[in-house]
Amino acid sequence: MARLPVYLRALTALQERGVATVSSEELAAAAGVNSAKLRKDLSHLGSYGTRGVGYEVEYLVYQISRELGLTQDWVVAIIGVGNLGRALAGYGGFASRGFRVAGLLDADEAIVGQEISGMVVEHIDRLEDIIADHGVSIAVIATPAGAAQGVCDRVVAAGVTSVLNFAPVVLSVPEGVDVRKVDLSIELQILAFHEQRKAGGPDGLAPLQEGDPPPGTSQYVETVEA
Amino acid sequence: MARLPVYLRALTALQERGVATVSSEELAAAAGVNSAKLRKDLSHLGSYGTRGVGYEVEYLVYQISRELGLTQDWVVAIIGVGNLGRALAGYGGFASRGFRVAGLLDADEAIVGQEISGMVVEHIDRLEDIIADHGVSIAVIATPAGAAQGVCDRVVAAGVTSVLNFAPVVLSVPEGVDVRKVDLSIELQILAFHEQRKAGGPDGLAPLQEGDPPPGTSQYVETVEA
DNA sequence: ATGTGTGAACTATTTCACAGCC
DNA sequence: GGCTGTGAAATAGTTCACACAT
Repeated sequence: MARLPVYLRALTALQERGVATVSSEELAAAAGVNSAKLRKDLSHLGSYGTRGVGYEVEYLVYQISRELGLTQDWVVAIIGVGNLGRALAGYGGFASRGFRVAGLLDADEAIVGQEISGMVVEHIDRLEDIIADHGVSIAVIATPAGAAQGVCDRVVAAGVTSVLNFAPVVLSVPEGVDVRKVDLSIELQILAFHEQRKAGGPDGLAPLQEGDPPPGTSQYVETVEA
Repeated sequence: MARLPVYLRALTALQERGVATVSSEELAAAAGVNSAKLRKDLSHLGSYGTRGVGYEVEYLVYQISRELGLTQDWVVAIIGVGNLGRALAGYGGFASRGFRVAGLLDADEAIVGQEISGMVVEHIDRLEDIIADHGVSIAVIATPAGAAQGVCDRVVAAGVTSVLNFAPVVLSVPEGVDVRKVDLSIELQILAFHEQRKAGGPDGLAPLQEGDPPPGTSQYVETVEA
């Protein structure tokens, strides 16, 4: 149910505009999905609509929040305080949805001790302490690619079972641990792919030529900073 | 084909380690997918493997890059230079994959003129000029939610047909324009959902109670800063 | 022997279309 | 009359399993 957060966002926007009731058609349009899909999704949570009328916005917001577990607070730690870690630390959308940042951690001595968004950056050595003391249940990894697996192993060993990974690597974790991955450059690559298709007409690429040359060296060298 | 960038990443990592050849099994493991799926995906690009041997890393890197359109340069503009815009401007993974940042733009006079990652922030008024002058084909929107649709309309009017949106809104665009959306808080919400399921046993939530109270006011108020 | 490429089986997801309730 | 909830149909995506090339 990866679409529930999108519905929730659309609903809170309606709520702010003082709308009391929506039809599946309207809400689906706001969320950018098909209305039948929306109804099926919502029907999985229970029968919260009224036939002939629609859904009561307030009530649906509450039910989806409950389903998503947003009626309780989740404690997160952000590991890696580069540009991205800073952006995450200052991101208002976390606090407002019940996500509390318990700590910012980094290995770089020059960054440790700095104050970012009202929090003092801690040394990565304190990782296990912070997880235990604050009851961290979600770790956000925003380190360089090379450090990510090591950090991941440590947070998992310390009992964290949900990881949001911004480093451009596939993390391996034991059974029972959830990892979600956000990769900024992958999103751009997907856009480039579609853009190319448009430019090249309906068929896109030229078909593979027999003598298509394998390049001597690749220009696609990895630079890894999440 | 949203998985091609992941394969490409795994392949370049192998390439750096000097590996000349991979089997579908090995590459699938590195990319975190099933090997049959990987073979099927690759077979869509053409027959680039050798039976009994595997895939030549160098050659496959080239073919996937070509398919994704990474053998040409793409010009991007980043609109909104808050924390996230800064992180994106400094993100090394763009330049290394053929994405060239042509401009950083913001509406805030206090930010305009600042130098970020070697670029001077331009005023949003210059948006159309910059798009035309540099041939921008991808716009990255990292503005607050309220400004996103307006910015989107302007870039589309200026001829951009691919948008990467970090603002927490569903953008509406004309036919033929691609939008991809990255929403940091949605990823966390999905993790929270799974985390809750683990904690609550296989059945997760308590079943809906008859007298389940609709809340008087919602605590889920939108704060919008992408 | 080994490992790709792929038809066929299976599973999941999306959409249709309409009965049933307001 | 209008709109939800949902079986059934259609579509998409995944995995199996093996023929066939090297």
